[in-house]
Amino acid sequence: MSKQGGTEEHALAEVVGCCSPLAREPLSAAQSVELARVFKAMGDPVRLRLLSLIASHAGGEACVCDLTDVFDLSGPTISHHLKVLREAGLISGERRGTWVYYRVHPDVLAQVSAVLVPAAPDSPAAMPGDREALPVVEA
Amino acid sequence: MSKQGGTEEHALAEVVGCCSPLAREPLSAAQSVELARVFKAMGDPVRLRLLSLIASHAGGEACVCDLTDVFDLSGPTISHHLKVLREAGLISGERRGTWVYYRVHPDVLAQVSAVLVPAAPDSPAAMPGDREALPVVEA
DNA sequence: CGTCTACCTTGACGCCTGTCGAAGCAGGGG
DNA sequence: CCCCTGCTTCGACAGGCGTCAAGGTAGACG
Repeated sequence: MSKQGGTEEHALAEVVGCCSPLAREPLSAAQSVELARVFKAMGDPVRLRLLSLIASHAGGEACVCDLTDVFDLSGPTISHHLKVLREAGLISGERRGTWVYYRVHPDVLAQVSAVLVPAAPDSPAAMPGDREALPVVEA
Repeated sequence: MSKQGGTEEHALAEVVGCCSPLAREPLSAAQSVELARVFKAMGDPVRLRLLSLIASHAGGEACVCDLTDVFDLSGPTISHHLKVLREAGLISGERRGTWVYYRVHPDVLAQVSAVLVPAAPDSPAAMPGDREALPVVEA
């Protein structure tokens, strides 16, 4: 298989929009596929913890070396999970010198969160930025 | 709070609490396992669409016969997906006469949503009901 | 009673995925 | 220059998961 399929664009913002609550109207097939991609990425304890570790780390970014120590898993496995999160558009990584630093994309989390709540009464969580801000996956 | 002798206990409320944002502090191993269980259930396009169909249906509940027609899938497959959603605590079903009606548990959706948003400044979305209201899985 | 409909369970099959060891690439120091 | 560390990719293996056909259960209706 061709290696980098960076090819995949997940237009989460385009398909889901900024605010289409799950309970308001039925998701289309395309919408559900896009959303499920993100949920599936978060559907693993290790990845969920990685996401949390990165998000809660000082400075908003974490080095892979910090993440690896937390788990009883091999390096390649951690790398694999980071790749999955990256391809889901949840995080992105940057190499600085010897180390690679990852940071989360809060907009994506906010969008996913907004889809789940029934109405979002006056919720500010719905749209911190604009939907355009959705990161293109770099994989 | 052992629930009924059901199979799985998902103490989502117990482990996750009502408001522990992902980005505030790292998830514990137990928390990530519980949360991942819910996300994994939502990590399939068909299940996500089922959830949306039920949630957005008039009266807050939907008959299985309505759901089956939407997909090009066999009855057993739909039944399987409904079971997964049920065991994740996202929906519950009730038999009335010949038909079985499913309805969603909005509290669970709200809790999951609350975990994702970074801060939730004044968000009321966090807790519509009380955590005790978390549905017991009937599996 | 029998039968028909609606829904669930079982068993089987193929793909997808999490995991590892080994090997490869990128930089920093000797 | 060579090596050493950090991270990723490759190849392989076991287990999980989505799907269906066939068979089972619950209730309605005659």
